[in-house]
Amino acid sequence: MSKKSDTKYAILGVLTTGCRTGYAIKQLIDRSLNHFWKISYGQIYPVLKQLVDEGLATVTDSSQDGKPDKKEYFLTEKGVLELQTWLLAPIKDIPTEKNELLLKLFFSRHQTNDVTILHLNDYKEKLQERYNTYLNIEQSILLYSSDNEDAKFWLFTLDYGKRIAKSAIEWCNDTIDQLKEE
Amino acid sequence: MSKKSDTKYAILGVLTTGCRTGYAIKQLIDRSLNHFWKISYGQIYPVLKQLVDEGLATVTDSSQDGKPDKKEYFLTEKGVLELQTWLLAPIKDIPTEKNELLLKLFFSRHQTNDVTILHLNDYKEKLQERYNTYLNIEQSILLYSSDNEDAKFWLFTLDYGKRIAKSAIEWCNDTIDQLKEE
DNA sequence: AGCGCCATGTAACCTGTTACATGATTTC
DNA sequence: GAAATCATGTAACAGGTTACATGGCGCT
Repeated sequence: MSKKSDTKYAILGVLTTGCRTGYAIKQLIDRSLNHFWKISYGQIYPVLKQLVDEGLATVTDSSQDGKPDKKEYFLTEKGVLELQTWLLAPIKDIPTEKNELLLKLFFSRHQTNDVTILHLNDYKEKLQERYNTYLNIEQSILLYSSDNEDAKFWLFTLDYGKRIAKSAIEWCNDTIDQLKEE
Repeated sequence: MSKKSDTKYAILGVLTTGCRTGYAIKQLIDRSLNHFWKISYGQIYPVLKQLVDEGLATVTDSSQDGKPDKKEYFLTEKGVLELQTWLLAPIKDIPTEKNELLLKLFFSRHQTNDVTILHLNDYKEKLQERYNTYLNIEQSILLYSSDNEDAKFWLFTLDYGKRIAKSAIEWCNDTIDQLKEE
């Protein structure tokens, strides 16, 4: 089993949601998968080309309708099959995120508690922002896409994000309290 | 502000804990920082060389005491200062982990619920394993290092790991329940 | 004799980011 | 006419992993 990246499958999946152009793919991922997946144009365009080469997608080059150049991609049957094969495959290891805050905290005896508390507050604020973003995405899915077959699963991933963020915020509060007690 | 990696500071920090060799650094990171930091020899040895070049550490090449070649690294004053400067600097953005399970879940309308539930169970088991690992590390810190000045901060990072894992396990259970209701 | 652990190191490779180049259309 | 948005693409770079090469010590 090769250790290939899942970026290809992320794009394959997004192509089933109605996104057709590289630009639209980037937008959807930034807006809806942002809490567990990131991507750059430097990856998207080469992968799209590769998908066509492998017969997983077709492309229509439409520079006709007065608008700027635009390439629209469509999954082939083989492409859908490839996506389903990947969905069936067992997940590899759970990811280990590199966390700068925890790294600093680990070595914080070399720093005053004041500074450590500042970092924790900073982190907490960022988590709260993220939490609010999740709430906003959740609302827009419930308002505009509740009829969408995908919606249920999108809400599951959002729920994950919300819960993790909430726990992390609580941990920040408790850790700050413990540092202040001294 | 450059977007340099924090790997250098991870190593700088570990050198304050009594680890002296590249091998020992790898071991400590694998055993104690594993839930938020990973590293390979391919990074460690070049960085150690770089630290000496920058005057942040000194090295003693001890092939004398019957044992195999061994290089021991010691932080210089400049090295400690560099670590403290980094500890003082505000944290950059919170990390976004790439999560294969969530990616699959996001596109799971193309798959049967049975398979999705299998993946969620698989993930849950991995999280439980990880949780138990945290408990073991916690016990060994409490038993052998509770007098260590670092211990307090190490336990904070473990607490973070435990809480996140616990929330994620609960989310798995709830999501599985919702999928089974149908 | 073989295995596991201690110990160092590098080269090839993969993945992904950033910066840059280009240009049309829409909105203010 | 300026700015934002839509749209495609690449080259250079940074970061990190993997596989490989090397070798001694201690135990069974």
